[in-house]
Amino acid sequence: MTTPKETCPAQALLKQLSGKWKPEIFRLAVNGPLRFSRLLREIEGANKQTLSVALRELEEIGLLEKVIVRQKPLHIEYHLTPYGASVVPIFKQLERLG
Amino acid sequence: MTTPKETCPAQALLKQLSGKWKPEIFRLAVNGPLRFSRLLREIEGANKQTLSVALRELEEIGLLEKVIVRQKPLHIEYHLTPYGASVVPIFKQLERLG
DNA sequence: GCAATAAGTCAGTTTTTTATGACCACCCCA
DNA sequence: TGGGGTGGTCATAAAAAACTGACTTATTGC
Repeated sequence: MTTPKETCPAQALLKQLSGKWKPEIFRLAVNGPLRFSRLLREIEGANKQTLSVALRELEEIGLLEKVIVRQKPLHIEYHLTPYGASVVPIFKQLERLG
Repeated sequence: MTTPKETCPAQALLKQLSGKWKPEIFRLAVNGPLRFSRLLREIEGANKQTLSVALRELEEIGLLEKVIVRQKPLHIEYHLTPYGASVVPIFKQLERLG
């Protein structure tokens, strides 16, 4: 399709960040690792499916890292990556302006 | 219900900025006033309807201002407001990180 | 007067996102 | 041995966003 007019560079990232619950997930992630069931309990109105997809997508683009913790209660943690941390200021700015 | 967990403050603005063509519109708006038909011609793949809705929404939240220019060829211009200008750095950051 | 341009609107369809509820596999504990 | 927690998937349904093409109203240039 000959890349007629390369789409705005901000567009893609913006879209990836703007899915349902994603900003919320981010806000919680800065305070430490996330766990699926805790998110489900703490984010009112969230549903498994959407949350699961959001986490996977954030992981796929490298903002979160999924860590399997092989300990007493075997569980999974989602950690903010350095790249993930680098977008936090954007959310901060959005909060200030919103 | 005792503000169980107020929704993320960044969420709303983020969503408003992330509609189709909106970042593109913004990118063009920083270079001067926009006109509908020019946008339609310059943004490949854009369609009237979506563009029209995007412009209206950006205007409604105060990022753009619609100006009727009563001159030789009577036309309409969309200008970036100060509030609109204040979100430009966010797009800049998104571009850098994206 | 006639066609073109500008700036849209409208109804209807398609595509994308979100939500629902059922289900699954693994551990852990008594 | 069976009940609960954790971390999901799957098929489907509903809701939101985007696209299409036809149509409109008002100017303007010839």
